[in-house]
Amino acid sequence: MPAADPSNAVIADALEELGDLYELDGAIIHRVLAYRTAARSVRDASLSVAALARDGRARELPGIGSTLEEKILALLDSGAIPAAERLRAKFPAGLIAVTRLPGLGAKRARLLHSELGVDSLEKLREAALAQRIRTVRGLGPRLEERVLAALAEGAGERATPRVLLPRAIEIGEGLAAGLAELGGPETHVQVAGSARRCADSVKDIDLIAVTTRPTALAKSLVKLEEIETVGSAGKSGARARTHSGIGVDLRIAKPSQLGNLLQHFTGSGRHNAALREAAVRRGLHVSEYGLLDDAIGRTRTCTSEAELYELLGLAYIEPELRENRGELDAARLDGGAGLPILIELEDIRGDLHSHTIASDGRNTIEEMATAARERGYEYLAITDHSATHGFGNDVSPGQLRRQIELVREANARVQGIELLAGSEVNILPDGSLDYEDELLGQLDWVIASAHTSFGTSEQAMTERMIATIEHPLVDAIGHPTGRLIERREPYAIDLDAVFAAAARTGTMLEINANPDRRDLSDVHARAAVRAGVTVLIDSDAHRTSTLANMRWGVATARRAWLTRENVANTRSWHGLQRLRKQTRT
DNA sequence: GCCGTTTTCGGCCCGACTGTTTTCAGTCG
Repeated sequence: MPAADPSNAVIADALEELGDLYELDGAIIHRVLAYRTAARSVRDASLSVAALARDGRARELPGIGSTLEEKILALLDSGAIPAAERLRAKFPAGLIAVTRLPGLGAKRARLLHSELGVDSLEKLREAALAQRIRTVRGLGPRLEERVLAALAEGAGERATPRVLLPRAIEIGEGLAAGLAELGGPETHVQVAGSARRCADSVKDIDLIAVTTRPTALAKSLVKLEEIETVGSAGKSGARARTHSGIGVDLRIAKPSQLGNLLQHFTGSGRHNAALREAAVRRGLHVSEYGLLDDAIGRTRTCTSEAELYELLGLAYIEPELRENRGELDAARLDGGAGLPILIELEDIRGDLHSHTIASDGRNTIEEMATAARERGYEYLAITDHSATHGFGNDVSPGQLRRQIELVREANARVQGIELLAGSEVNILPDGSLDYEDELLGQLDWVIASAHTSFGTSEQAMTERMIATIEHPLVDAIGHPTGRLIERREPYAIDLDAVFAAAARTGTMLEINANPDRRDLSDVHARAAVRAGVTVLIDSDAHRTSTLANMRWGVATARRAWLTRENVANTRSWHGLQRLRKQTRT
């Protein structure tokens, strides 16, 4: 049996490793960056890059040219890229780990390798302890200290911790409010960075402040109880760390430069780099302090981001879109395709995935209904787990029949919201469901999800999912890739084929708004809609309070460039009917 | 190594910080 094609993640890892190796080898940085750009492009691709490459279409991906196409094909054919094999012989694997330590990069790692024979973190530690690092020209005792401190903290052994978006926003907004209070009435503080872009997870918190007394504000950061340590604090800001180990970067702007600073510290880095490259072609140079115009030899500052984008000939770009995924081209005022009007939380009119005490939820039907009504929803689907869920939370066919009655009764009792009797039905390993069609047919709404057997092959998982999609009574697929952010990769599945099947059959695909999931992801949801799929956003609430998770799903949809029209549950329940699978009757 | 509203060749973003050094390379965001 031929080996399965490598996943996009595997190909991306290989390109990244090759970039690292070339960097160690002293290649010019642009060549190294080309590998990293390509790796990201591969990782983000929603369809199989291996299949694409075999079709001779790899160069359709941004950042992939003829050389990289060749290397990907070599990887597919022989399982390895010859250049990587050659360089691996030259630079031991442990050396790449050395470049990951703070204060060390490719140049210094290479120096340590050639001068001291360092080829691993352990050898590096020995060299630092024996004070041999300082014998290398250009390096000194401070670096030895830094290396030992970083190793003592476990750097290199585990990835730096990232917090999920809700926690990042909670911390960031807490710090911002605390600082605003300390700074007094003329002080405004807001969260920037990846938290403002609503990324899946966040490495550190960026805060942008405007105040009349900058140095005092920076120094006051230490007074906040969340803060453990503050580095040097001055009039431009301060760096700090919370007790939970999250870095905090406070930057203080003059009001006249707020737009420049906010734009710079909202990023992403890739968006900013591409923005500046495009600006240079117009004779403009963007920095966090202003916009240097070659034509007038003067730096212009902007009070708002909108003003900055306009000076660059661009429409305002929402933070969620600033990932260098085509937004700069689309935003061009002279002939860009235009940016979408992004969906907002207020556009959501109902929630089609929620749980009650019938399975693993914490609240009753009525409690969930009341809470949903308070959120302004017109409808709520009660979709408890199905007959094989296990964990003592499964709902037998008999119990589901009873649950349907209970939903109908609650619907009659609770005014101002329509309750729908539904189920989150388990997708069994063969793609069939764990209720009879006769019973499914009595439900108002059926969402099907995989909760078990994730370890099958890509082909098996794809066939399983498509079988479910083709089931006439399945309205939607829940959390379609099974990923858990920072904890579990998506299961192996050909999403391109899944999207095609969903579009063909009119089966909706969910953006599950649970902040641990956000599944489909931004990139996948965008590809799904491009493939003609109708997307819906569900909270998957297990208690009344988590109905509010809808917010994170909308954030993912916005990052996916989705408009209100792209999302089914921005319609009334009646209006949504014509988007449903037509085979259902 | 990629790419094209000056270009198919010659560029390819900007600034701060650090530590080591006498003017700057390397790293970082």
